[in-house]
Amino acid sequence: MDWDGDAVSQFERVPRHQEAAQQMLDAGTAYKCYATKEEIEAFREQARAEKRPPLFQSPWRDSTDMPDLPFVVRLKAPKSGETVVDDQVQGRITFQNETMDDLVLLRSDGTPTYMLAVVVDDHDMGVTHVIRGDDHLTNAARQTLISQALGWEVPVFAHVPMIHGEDGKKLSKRHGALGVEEYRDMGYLAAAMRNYLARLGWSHGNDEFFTTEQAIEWFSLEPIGKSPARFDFKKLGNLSGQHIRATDNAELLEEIIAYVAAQNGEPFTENQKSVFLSSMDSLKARAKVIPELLDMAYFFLGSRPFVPDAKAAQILDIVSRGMLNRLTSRLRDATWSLENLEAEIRDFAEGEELKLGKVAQPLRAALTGRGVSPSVFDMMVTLGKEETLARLEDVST
RNA sequence: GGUCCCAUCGUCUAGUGGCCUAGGACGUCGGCCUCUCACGCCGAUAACACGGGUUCGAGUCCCGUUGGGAUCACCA
Repeated sequence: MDWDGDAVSQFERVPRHQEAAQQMLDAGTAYKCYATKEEIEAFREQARAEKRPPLFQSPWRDSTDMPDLPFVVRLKAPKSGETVVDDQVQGRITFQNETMDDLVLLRSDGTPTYMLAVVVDDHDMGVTHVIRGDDHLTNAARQTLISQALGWEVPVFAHVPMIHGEDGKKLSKRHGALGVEEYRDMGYLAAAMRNYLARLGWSHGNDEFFTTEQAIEWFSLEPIGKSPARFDFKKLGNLSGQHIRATDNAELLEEIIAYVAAQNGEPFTENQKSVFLSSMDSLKARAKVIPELLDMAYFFLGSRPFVPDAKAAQILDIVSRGMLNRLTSRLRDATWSLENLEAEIRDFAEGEELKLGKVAQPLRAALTGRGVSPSVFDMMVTLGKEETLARLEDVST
């Protein structure tokens, strides 16, 4: 994420917030309230019992008494009329002022509340547009009131819908809400993440796949929808795969290196890096996330002996091993090029009266110890003659 | 519960009164390709929540119902 200017610490601006509160006190748009928490609680209890809205009505609102007691500073909000939030996403939203209470601006210990602090900070920083989740929609009305009490221009608001979990329930710590670093740890490309998230609730016609540059160029508030979207890992995965395929090899290798470093993995040797680069094309098509890329790279990242997994062991039966032995001796004299190896093995299969797959699968199992991998011909070229033959000999015994 | 907001395929969405027999993408299901897994390609599946209006004409406008969501602190 990029931003302009320096980060501002809200905590360090407490004196400025207090100054703003004093300004409102002087202007008569705020007042000192000496009510205790108990009194407020009692008021609310009674209001609830009488089925009135439990909005606290402070008896100190119009009082001129100034007892020597702890107090909070409250906004003297208008009791009638309405407050309009002209939201760029949600439209024109009207709140009746009688439904809003006199919110606390300064706590009894003199510290500012969030509501006051954001208004003052945004104003001082020259913030023109406030774009945030629609859980802040009602806060927009309150902040509008504070801005007006201070005599300041109200910023442009835009409240974008929230994102729900795959089951449609709201996201929470306990329920699927993950920080961006967790998606990074799962190996999704950042560009894919931006693409996917941008597409959630926002659209640019039928464009599904786009770069960050395109997103920046195309973005505007107007096409943002108003209803919450569900998070869909399947689609994220598909998009991530597309981004992996669209990223050039050198750049992708940098992403992989950064990923491995973040996971505290063993750094690659120079040789591994160069093999990675030359194999990248065949790796790319097979992965949606970086760990899958790493997994497919196992045939050159791992080292002998390659103990067969269950699937490979099943493929490498006694018959296959015998066949592999005959193939191995033939390969000793083979010219090591992609075209020639393919021709050589096809010819061998024909001589054995086997379909290519019947030769390629055991070969794959021998070379990688697995049932799934990139193309055997590609791997043989990448591995080179010596290593290939050594791996074949490993399984022949 | 009060206040506010929302509602098109399973999911993300296009759609701004006639171009909609509702389009795209993901998913799913078939098929092709094929040395495995993928990738790629072809095809299929599937939606305007419901009920009233307004209008010559409604997915598009209005009202209601239902269903979702947000918020109601001396938290941020």
